[in-house]
Order: sequence, then C-alpha cells, then structure tokens
Amino acid sequence: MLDIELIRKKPNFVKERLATRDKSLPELVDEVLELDKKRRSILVELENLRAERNKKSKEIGFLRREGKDTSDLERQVKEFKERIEALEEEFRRVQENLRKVMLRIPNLPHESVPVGEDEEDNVEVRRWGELKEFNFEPKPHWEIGESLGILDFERGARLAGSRFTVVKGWGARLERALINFMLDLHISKGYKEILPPHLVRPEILEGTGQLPKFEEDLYRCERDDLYLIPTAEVPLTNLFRGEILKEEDLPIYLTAYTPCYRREAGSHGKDIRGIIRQHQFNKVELVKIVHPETSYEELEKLTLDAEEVLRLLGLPYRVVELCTGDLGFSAAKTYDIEVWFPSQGRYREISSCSNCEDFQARRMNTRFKDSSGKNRFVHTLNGSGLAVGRTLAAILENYQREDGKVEVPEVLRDYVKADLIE
RNA sequence: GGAGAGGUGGCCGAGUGGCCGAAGGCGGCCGCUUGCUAAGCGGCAGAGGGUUAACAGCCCUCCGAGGGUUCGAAUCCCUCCCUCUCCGCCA
Repeated sequence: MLDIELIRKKPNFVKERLATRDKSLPELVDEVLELDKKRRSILVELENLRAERNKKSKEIGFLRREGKDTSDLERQVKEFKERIEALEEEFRRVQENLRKVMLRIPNLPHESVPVGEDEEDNVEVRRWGELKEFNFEPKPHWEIGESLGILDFERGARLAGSRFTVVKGWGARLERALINFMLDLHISKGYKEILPPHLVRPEILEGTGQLPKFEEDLYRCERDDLYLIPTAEVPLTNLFRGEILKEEDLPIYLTAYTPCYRREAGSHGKDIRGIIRQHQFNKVELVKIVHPETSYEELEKLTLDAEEVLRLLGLPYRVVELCTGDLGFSAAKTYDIEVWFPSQGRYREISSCSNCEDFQARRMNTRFKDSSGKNRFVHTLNGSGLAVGRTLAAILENYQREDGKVEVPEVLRDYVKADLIE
C-alpha cells in the first residue's frame, strides 16, 4: 500500500511513477484523491458532532451525581445520535471504497529502475559462467528425465492433471539434496530457517500483495477460507505482522523451504512440456526484514546470496534488472536471475529478488521503534534462493552426457551420495 | 469434535456503567544523587487519525474483531476469531 500522505502531497509525482508501470494507473490516483477528500470532510463533521455529544453526556453524569434533572439534555443527545449514525455509515462506505482502491495500486518503482514496457526492456546487469560446449545436440530436461526414469509426466497427470509431475528415484533424491544444500548455504550466511504453514488466511495474502488483485492465481480451500501459499514469501514476510520490532532486532534474515502452489491461470500455452511451469513446485525462499536506510544494500546482498547457489552448482546464469513495466505488484526494484538452458539456447528465470520497501509493511502493519522513539515501517525484501524444480531441470540439461547419463555437480555429491545419475 | 477459562499499553497485570486511555509492577527514556558494570530519588512516555505553519494546542477513535443495549461501554448482550485447560480423535 502506498502512503496516502505522499499521494496527497505529491499526486503528480506518484502518477508519473505509476504511469511507467502502466498508463492506466494514474486514474486510480485521482480516484484516491477524490475519496480521500470526501472522507476527510465527512470526518471533520463527524468528529465535531461526537465531541459535542461527548461533552453533553459527561455533563449528564455530573448533574446526576448532584441529583439534578437531566431529561432535557438526554433528549438533546439522542438527537445527535441519529445524525452521528448516519454520518458514520457514510464514512464507513467512503473509507471502504478508498481502501479498496488503495489495495489495487502497485508499488512505486524505485528511481533507479529502467523505464520500459515489458521483459524486452529489462537490462542485463551481469553474466557468470562459461556456456558448456556440447559435441552433440543437448536434449531438453524432460527427455533426459523420462529416459532416466526420474520424471514421470504421465502418472503426474493421472494423479492431478497437467502441470503436475511425479519425481522418482534419483530425481527425488537429487531434488531433496538441492533443498538441503540451499538451506545449509543460506543458514551459513545468517538466515534463520523457518518451517511455516502452507495454508494461510486471506489477510496474510493481502499483506504481501497477492490479494485482492491476484485471487485467480491462488488455490483456495473454501470450507476453511484458507489459501495454499504461492510462495514462502507470504508466511515469512507476514511473520511479524502487527508487531512493533526493536531497532536492534533488525535486520532479520529468514529462509524456508516450502512447496509453492500456483494455478497459473494466465499462462495456458506456456512451457507445457517439462517442469519449468508447474502447479506445485519446491522453492527455498529468502526474506529480509530491514531498516529502511539499508534496504537497497540488502537487496544487492540478497541477490548475491541467491547467485551463489548457481555459482557453487556451476550453472551459468545472468542477472537482469526488471524494467518498470515488468515489475511485480509489490516490488519497488527487482533483479531476476536467469539460468542457462542449453536445449532452449537461452536463459530462463530461476530467481526473483525484490525490495518492496515499506509497501508490504504498510499492509501488514509491521513497524519498528527507531532511536528517536518513533514507530516506522520496516522494509521487506524477498528472493528465491532458488526455485528447486527449475534448478533440477537446469542441472539435467547442463550436466547431461551424450550417453544420456547426468553428472552430479560436485557440491551435491555428498548430499546425493552419487556422482552420476544413470 | 465436547466441556470450561480467558483475550487490557513493549511485557506482566488491576479495573463490572460516567472523574478510565486506563492503577500497579517490569522494561524504556531524561535528570539528580552515590567513587566503583549496581542501587536510590524525581520526572517523561500507548497507538492511529483530524485540524494546523506547527513533532504547540484542541478534537476524534482504539482495552481481540464486528454488531447491539444506553444520554454514556474496557465494563452489559449477541456473533466471530484466537489462546489456555480437561476429554475425545489422530501422525
């Protein structure tokens, strides 16, 4: 949620920044301004009435104690009541409308973010690793996985439909090894491991920005009004919702392995083959809750922490900075890490690291008391460290041999307890 | 799932219809005092919002959430959420 005061004081600035995401957004700002103005004018009137009512009620108390008659005053207060109730009703209505609009406005892009429309305009920041030369035609991971008997798409579909896959044998083992390897690495960097609920209440998803706008993308358990988490970012970031933290508690570094559940409503034709885009996939997530002054430094560090996983695995990647038009709803700035897929001859997203500044904190009401005793919103960051399924796919492709077997990356050998998958 | 108890400020905890935004304690901040990482004394301090040049003053709202009763609700009533105890069930 944006700061309503900023919208009030610098409406044109806010509109300009939002327009770099989407040209239709400035209209929402006008809507906010109008509703806010209305809200405040009602509020002033309402508060005056309430002040007067309170005064008279108090007077009744005094007079009663002296045994005096108060029926005249009581009648007066009763009249106030009707006017107050009518105004309260109107106030609630306007307030609720205002909130609804506010919740649908995305975060302002940071000034450093390149302006652009879509992923075409993203800017490459750096590359790492040598692309391996294959003296044969590298196969896509789904072919490798099927012939090794570790990825079973047919039975996955039988159990749960398309975009569900069964991972078997050495594949399952490799995936589990990846999860442990990633967690161990992040823990060694000071992240605290969390095992959160996978089902959460609607307001939790509102806190991180998935609701109300992206209801379609979520699995919902209707009977209990709970949602399956689309990413561990949701429970991790919300961990301190409603709390006032101590300044010295910051920064907080969290990591968690969870499956992620996504309906992928808007991506029908995309990546139908393989395990790039699944309804359920494993991910190790990184979340930071930090002091506002340090959040951009922390974003750089967080991105490097995610990158390190790929470096240690020896997988070539590049980092791109998302342009304004490609930025996610809650993010002020995002780096995507993309790993090399030989069969596709291109880099594919494997991690997304974002600074949300105080956008989520405002929705969750997570604050800290600064040295002057003031309560301020924290800044929140999140990043994949990494998407495990995609990492598995990348390993299959980058470490494949002509004979169809797949080497196990050096750092994983102790975890997998094998050098070669065959 | 059944029975019971309870949700009050950073924490603990008192408060059953008006002088309660809330005693007291702990913790915090400021000052004084004491020559020894402490103690004593005094003072300050809840959150959100409106008005405003103002972090001054004034006002409004908030005692789990939402309704209701009343001139007036932390206090009475209803619904929901959550926590705890016991029983049941269960990995």
